Amino acid sequence: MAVRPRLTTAKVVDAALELVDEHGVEALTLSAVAARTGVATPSLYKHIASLGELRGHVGLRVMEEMTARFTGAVVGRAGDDAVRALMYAYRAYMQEHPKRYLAAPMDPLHDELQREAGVKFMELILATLRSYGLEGSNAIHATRRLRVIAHGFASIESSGGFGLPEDLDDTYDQLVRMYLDDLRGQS
Amino acid sequence: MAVRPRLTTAKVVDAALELVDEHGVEALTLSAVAARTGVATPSLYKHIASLGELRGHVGLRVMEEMTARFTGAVVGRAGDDAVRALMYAYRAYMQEHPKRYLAAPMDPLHDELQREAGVKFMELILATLRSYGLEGSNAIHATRRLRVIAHGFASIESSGGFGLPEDLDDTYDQLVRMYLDDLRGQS
DNA sequence: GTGCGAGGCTAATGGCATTAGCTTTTGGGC
DNA sequence: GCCCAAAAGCTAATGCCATTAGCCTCGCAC
Repeated sequence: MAVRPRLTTAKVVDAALELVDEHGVEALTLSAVAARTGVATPSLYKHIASLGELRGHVGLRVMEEMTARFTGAVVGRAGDDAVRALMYAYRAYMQEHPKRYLAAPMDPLHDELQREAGVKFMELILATLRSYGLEGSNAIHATRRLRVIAHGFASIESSGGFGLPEDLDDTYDQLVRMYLDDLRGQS
Repeated sequence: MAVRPRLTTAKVVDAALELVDEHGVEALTLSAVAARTGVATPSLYKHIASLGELRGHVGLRVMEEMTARFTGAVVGRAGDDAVRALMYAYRAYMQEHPKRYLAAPMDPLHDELQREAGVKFMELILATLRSYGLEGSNAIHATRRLRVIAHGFASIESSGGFGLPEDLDDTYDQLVRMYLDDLRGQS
């Protein structure tokens, strides 16, 4: 057996995610991670290459976590039912981890480390839309529209950007309905 | 007359915006601003209270700039025409200043400095939707839906988040059409 | 039991924001 | 034209952070 390390990359990322959840992405600092894992700051470099790489790992985790949760929400459903499940699961994830959500990478396809997870995420949305029988580019545009709505809403809500008292559930319901009406080709 | 300073808060913010445009928000650093304005770093504190406050000023500028541009795009128009003008102006602003766009505050209403500009921005959207005769909360929800779409798309595009080759103009056209169809269908 | 490599440590460097306290400049009052 | 108060600049110092270099140690493989 190999030497059992007290610390592993996975544990470092765990600590990083806790910090992000508690104090936001801007508080993700190597010295804070070191303090939390009970190690001196430079020791972290045995498990990660840099702060930037750690951020990449954190983003990857968030993306994988979202894909897993949304997959669970969507399986066994089709059509509007599946789309609704996906979109409400998206918002629910953001509400459970508002700060963590903001650590999700916006452009996973351009990052070597995150690319695979990004593709899986996209394929999940594409699969969710399968029963609408969209062809080629139309399917891509439909996934983009969904992402724009889900991410647009989530990023504003998680930043506390909706300043007025009107019910956010209502706004999101309207957005989901709008997206579905559009998908069905209503006008 | 008061003493004429070589530097003013406005000039400091100008330099900060240039830095943001060139290298992104994360490159907005007091020493970089000092270098650009030809001054020692601590001298900046005669014009701003802290890096955080400077970020606030930058966000305020962006918000004011957007409101001014969008106002120009919308005046003299009504109904779908006005909404289209607003939404296309929104994307055009982001395309001209992709990095600067990301410095726009997500929650201006919660910031003392930015509150007034945030209210004006919101009132512009409300005014743009005036001719649809939306009442009370319905008007708020409609502005939120518009913001979700415009900001969702802009934030993803400005981050290079659309990884596939499909035409982004098409996607945005579809989103605008979807929003308008939904607006008309309401009542 | 020895050796070696993984994983920990301390020390040092350099960038950054921020504060304290000094100096210089400038425009208005005389 | 001269003086001065305050505005606006400066240098020095502090403390936090990431990162690098180089050393120590311990446990498994042999």
